[in-house]
Amino acid sequence: MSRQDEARAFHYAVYDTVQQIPYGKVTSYGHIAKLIYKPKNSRHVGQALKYLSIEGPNDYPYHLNNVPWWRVINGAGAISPRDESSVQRQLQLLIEEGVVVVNNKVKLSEFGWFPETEFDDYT
DNA sequence: CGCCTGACCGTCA
DNA sequence: TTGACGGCCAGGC
Repeated sequence: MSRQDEARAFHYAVYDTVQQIPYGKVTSYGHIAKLIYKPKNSRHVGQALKYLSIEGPNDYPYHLNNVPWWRVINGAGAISPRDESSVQRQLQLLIEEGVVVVNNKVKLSEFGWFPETEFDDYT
C-alpha cells in the first residue's frame, strides 16, 4: 500500500465518520480521530477536511457538498481559526442548523455529538 | 530522504 | 479558569 493510498484511506475514514454527525450537532477533531482508532491523529482530521476544498483526484467521491465539514470544531467548542472567509461560512452554516454559537463557542454539552464509543473490548 | 507546518489535544503551572 | 508547552505524525516541498 503506497503512501498515497494510506493517505486516501485515512481521509475516507474521516469523511465517512463526519457524515455520521447528525444535523444540528457538532463534534471535535479529537473525537473523530478516536472513532477511526487513531486517537493521536486529531490534527490530521483537520488536514483531511482542508483537503475537501482542494480539487482532488477524478475518482475522489468526497467534496465540500457531501461532507458536513462545518459540524467539526475543536475540543474547546470553538471554530478553529484559519482564513476568515471559511470561518464565517462555517459559522453561518452552523447557525442555519440551529446551533447556538456564543463568543464563537458552541456549548458542547448541548450540541455535542459524542456517541458512546463501545470499543472497550477492542484490543 | 529530511525538514517544516499544522481546521489539535492533554497536561500542568 | 487560562495560557503556555510538548507531543503527534501525515502532507507538502
